[in-house]
Amino acid sequence: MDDSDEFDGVPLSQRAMAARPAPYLDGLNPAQRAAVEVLDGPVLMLAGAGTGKTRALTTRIAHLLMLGRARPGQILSVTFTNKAAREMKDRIGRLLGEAVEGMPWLGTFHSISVKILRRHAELIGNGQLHLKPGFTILDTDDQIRLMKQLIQAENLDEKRWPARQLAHLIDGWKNRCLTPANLPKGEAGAFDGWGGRLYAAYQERLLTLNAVDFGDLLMHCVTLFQAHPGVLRGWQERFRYILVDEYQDTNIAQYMWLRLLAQGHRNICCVGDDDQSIYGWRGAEVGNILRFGKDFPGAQVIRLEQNYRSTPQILAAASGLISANQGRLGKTLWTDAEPGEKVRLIGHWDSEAEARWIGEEIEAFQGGHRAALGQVSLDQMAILVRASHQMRAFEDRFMTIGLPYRVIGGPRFYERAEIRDAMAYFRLVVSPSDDLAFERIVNTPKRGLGDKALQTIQGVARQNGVPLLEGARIVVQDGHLGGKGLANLRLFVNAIGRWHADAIDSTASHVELAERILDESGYTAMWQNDKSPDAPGRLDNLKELVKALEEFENLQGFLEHVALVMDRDDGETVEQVSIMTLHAAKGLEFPVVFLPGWEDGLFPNQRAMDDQGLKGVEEERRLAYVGITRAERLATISFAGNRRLYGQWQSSMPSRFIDELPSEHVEVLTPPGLYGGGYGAAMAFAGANPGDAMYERAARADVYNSPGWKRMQARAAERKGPVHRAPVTIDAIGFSVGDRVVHAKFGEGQVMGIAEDTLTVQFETGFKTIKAGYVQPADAGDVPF
DNA sequence: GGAACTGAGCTTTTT
DNA sequence: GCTCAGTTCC
Repeated sequence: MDDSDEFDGVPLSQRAMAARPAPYLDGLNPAQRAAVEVLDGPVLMLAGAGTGKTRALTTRIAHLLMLGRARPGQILSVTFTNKAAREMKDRIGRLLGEAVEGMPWLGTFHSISVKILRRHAELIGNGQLHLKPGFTILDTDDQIRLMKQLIQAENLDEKRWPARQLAHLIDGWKNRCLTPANLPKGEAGAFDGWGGRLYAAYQERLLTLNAVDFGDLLMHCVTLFQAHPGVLRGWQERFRYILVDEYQDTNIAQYMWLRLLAQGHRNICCVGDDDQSIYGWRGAEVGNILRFGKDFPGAQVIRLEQNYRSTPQILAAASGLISANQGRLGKTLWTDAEPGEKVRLIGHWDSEAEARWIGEEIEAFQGGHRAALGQVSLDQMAILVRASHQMRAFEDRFMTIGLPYRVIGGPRFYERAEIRDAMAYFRLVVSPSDDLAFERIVNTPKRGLGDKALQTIQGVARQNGVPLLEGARIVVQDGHLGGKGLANLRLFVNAIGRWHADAIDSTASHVELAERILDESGYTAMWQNDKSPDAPGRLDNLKELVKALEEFENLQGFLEHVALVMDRDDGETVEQVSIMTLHAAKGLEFPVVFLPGWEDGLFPNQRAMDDQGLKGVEEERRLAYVGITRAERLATISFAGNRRLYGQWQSSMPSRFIDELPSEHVEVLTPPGLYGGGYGAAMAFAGANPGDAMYERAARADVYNSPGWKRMQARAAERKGPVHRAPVTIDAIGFSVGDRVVHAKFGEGQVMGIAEDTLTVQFETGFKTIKAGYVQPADAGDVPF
């Protein structure tokens, strides 16, 4: 590298800074250091869980800046979530101090796309119509409502063509960058040939509304770049270095977006972990990361494998599990930490017993009754579930024992009806042509303007070729509407006009304006008069919304923020156990982690397997891997023999993933209530002790052979017919999971898994994979319980 | 306009 | 079995 060239035009001060030793590099391990220092050309940073990925990424940015390779505005740094973007900004700030101004192009794919699109809005269109820079961003709800209108307009049966499904289909197309024009014939034929037509109609409607949906943000950028090479070149030259976080989660549109921008200098560094790809169901392509070397020839692959989070036992359990997946890039996580405790495994009678036990464990940890770990605060413990319906059992239980907990995820702040209503008011005030906002609030609160009135307004608006608000104004003038509705509509139209004028007047406070809009429109009063128990909460949310406005200069800026960025921030200060889905847990870590519900059908999820087959199981397995690797010191996996699903009690088999855990890193626990009947009684009867092979086997799966289980089945049969076992694989070879079998050499065992003609059988001596021909069914009477 | 009823659907979820 | 949306009925 020729220094004089490289530093040409760089201020002396910066050159001096680059020349001094770089303290921020201290303490990086060799792989991390390579990830920071290999700056030119394509780099794939394969960063396993807990290997200091964010540190490497942020240090890399700091390094680029300190060397003077790029100014902050020349680095494009993309994340998936706003949270990740914020975290990176904070950390870069901490590395470099106040001296470096913020990074304008560090953000989510979507927020960066908006910025780009606003500058070229006029270039997005279909010849007659094009976007204007002030376009609005629709969320899923708007999207579905719009779709519904289009379906109605075509006189289609809404039951046969559900708007949701169509919106979903279109999302899928946009994820793959398929515009109505380049949609393959076969795909356009979806929904009896209406798919493609409705898609085209939908896109046109969006243009007339000057609106885009989330999928458009990416897709429009890509089509913009493809159709206007000059524009693309401008952005390519601006972004001298590109960094991408969570690359395994990118979809095709995002991949194309990145490729276009990286063409030329090819200074692109993608960070990801193929083993943590868990968003396939929403369009992410693991293939993107697997293919990186082919897409970017000459790419350097740097593996971050030293784990700073978990104990060796936890890592070994997780690695053993994930090794069952095919087509991995392959990583070997290691750590120099103390061995720590084995991953714990325990079976329970049902989901309630599971919740009860975990509640007791949490209290024991909190009280410091587990010497090995000392006292563990509630904040340091988390319960990670596969599906949100599992949360209920925990909430119920924790409520009764008074254990503070918090549920992470759930409905987002800005998805709540009251927030969306308030936002619709603001939207209409800021842009009077926002028809979707108009429709949402013209009769909220009730103004006697029902379907009939709306149809009249729509008719008038269409005849005159004006937005709905303007149409309403004409209706008011001409008195097209009867009685009370007309008077109310006049008040509504006038009020919007008044607020609009105030919004334009930059001297007035937008916070006060917002308050006035909500009060004068009668919206606040609507909830004050509402007697339902959640009304006070909604009023609180509205207050919070207005408060959030203070941080913005005007309503416009706020609207933009909420559409893309707004997170819920529950400023809870009390220590609480966290309950969340495995998906929500990605990127987080906790000293103590509980992983309940490891049952076939729930986890791996039946539908994932039905829809995606082996691919589905592999993604579920990655989810399991993500779950285990969240734990720093102790992970506890559990399953229940019975679980209420859709109101029915269902029995289930332990997850196939349990048998894929390397047993030398797993400790099987005594279930509670040893003599309390059911499962515990079975143990006592069998004379099993913790540590026995027999005990282990029982704890894993033998719930079904226990007297308690049989009693329950009999009782259930009296009540409402047979208890159905969860679907288990019954193969042509005549065995099903759970069957007891005999082998000439290994003796008696139990079938734990079936793959074609190969059985995974657990014998006294351990697990064996055996062709079905080598075992005989064991006599049912021989069951040792 | 609002209570009462009916029926479908029910995995994960960010932007 | 529970929730949500849509419909019916007063």
